[in-house]
Amino acid sequence: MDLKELITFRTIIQEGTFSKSAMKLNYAQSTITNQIQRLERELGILLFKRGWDAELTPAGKIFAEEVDKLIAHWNFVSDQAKSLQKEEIGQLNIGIMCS
Amino acid sequence: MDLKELITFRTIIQEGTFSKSAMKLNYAQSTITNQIQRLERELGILLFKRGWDAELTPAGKIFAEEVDKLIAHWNFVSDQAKSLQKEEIGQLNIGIMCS
DNA sequence: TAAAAATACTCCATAGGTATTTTAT
DNA sequence: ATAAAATACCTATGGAGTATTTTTA
Repeated sequence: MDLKELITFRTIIQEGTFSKSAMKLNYAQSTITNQIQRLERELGILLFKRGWDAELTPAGKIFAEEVDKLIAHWNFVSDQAKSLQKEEIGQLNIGIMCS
Repeated sequence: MDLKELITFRTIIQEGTFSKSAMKLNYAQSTITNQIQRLERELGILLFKRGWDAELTPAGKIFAEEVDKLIAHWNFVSDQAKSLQKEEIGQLNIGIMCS
């Protein structure tokens, strides 16, 4: 269950097709198919009705509404931890300067 | 950036040591070390001061406070998608029963 | 010195790529 | 007929394990 699969899912919705999403994310087209099939297997749900354009299933729509928030939440958490790390480094540097 | 690394991180905090977390999650001890080192590398931060008990760094503490919410959020999203799928299957079954 | 984490390997699963076929418009 | 997705197959990366060494209380 990986963050990058969620990002791929979101990119497909933004771009409209698996292929365009592959271009955007610098993946092969089959890799997108793999990632979505993996995600569908992990979740146990079907996300897209397959066709020329990638149309969401009802379950896919629900998932899509939430996935943006989930990615944002994830980024928030990692950013917050990183920024605290930076503060510590800053404090350490000042300590060295004053010694 | 994987959900299972977050679960391992949380389990270490609950259990107190890497080794106990390994027992709980049915991993080898070195696998826990690997997962945490991987997570630290991905985040670019140090999570634990290593010792007999796994003590959190300041950055690790911040991360810990948020990680519970993130896991809960993840579960909420996947559960919601799954439950909708079930409703659809339910409706489909009724359809079959009536035909 | 003893309990825990890190390291050094080994192995295998799987993520990702290429080429092709199948599907839907 | 054609654009897109799925499939079959292959490769390589890296996740997980075993055995050992290094830490630290």
